[in-house]
Amino acid sequence: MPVSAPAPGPGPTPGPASVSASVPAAPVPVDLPATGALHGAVIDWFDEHARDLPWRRPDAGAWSVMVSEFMLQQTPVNRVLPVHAEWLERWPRPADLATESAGEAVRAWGRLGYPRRALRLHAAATAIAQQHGGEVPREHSELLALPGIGEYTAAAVASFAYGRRHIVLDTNVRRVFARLATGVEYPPNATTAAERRLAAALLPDDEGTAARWAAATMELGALVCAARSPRCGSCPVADRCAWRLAGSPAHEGPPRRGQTYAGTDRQVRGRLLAILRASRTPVPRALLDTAWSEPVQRARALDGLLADGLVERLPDDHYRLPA
DNA sequence: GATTCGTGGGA
DNA sequence: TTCCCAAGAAT
Repeated sequence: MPVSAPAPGPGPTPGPASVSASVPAAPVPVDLPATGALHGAVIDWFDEHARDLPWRRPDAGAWSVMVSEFMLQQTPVNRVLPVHAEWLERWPRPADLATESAGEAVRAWGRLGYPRRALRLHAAATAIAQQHGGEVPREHSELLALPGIGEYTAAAVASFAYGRRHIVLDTNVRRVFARLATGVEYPPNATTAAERRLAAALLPDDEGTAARWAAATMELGALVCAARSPRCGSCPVADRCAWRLAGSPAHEGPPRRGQTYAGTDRQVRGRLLAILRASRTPVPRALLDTAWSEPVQRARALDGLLADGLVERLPDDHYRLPA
């Protein structure tokens, strides 16, 4: 039997406030059959098939989890692994990173992409050192107040690092729920109130079980319920998947436009920053000019990096990563 | 709510 | 080769 989506109309309010401050008090599922069996099937699968990732090991602290979550924002696991290991060895605690310059964080970020995340992680570490006694906060609201931490990352750190009960809605979980419960191939482009309601309704009541459920549904989305070619033959809940029971209908609506990259400011920024990462000494403007031939776009990209705080301009028209 | 923000690997 | 997209956040 497929998992039923929340039905409109009156009903009991969803779980305690510990779910998340942003879960709307809204119509609630009247009947969610066999959620206990659902939890068990997914969590049992997770116990057997979960990847052995460094930030999941018993000796991994909250800082390791937090660093991994920053790096995993839009970057695949296999590319994060080596950089995460370097960071944890070099900066075992938030206070260690906080003593470094922001530029060192950007340099050590390497080619993970979206280097503003390095800046924000450095700023978050500084805030933790100065305002949280050097300990990664346990509360969702405190995590959310840190730079670079949004709704998802706050819930992920609280859940994975501290075993707290939160809805953890990343792209994997949203896709799993879209198929399993809603019966469509892909979730909406942006997270909706209906998705939060559904996730809250499916969240196990027990705190420890909820944390396992969050990790398990995410792993299921990453390994089995993949975006392109789902491996339904290996799925522990294929027999109750609404999308599959409906005949796996193709996604309706316009295809989400891919982000063309070649020729964009982002590519130019990437080239400029690669030059700056590679140099320990300030770089003359002439060297940066080799990054891109078109002068207007090149100047715009450099201005953007300066505005973002990823680059500093020195008096003699030299440039470097921020001190 | 729509845009912007990197990079690289797999189908 | 081209296209898709990968544990989002900030504006």
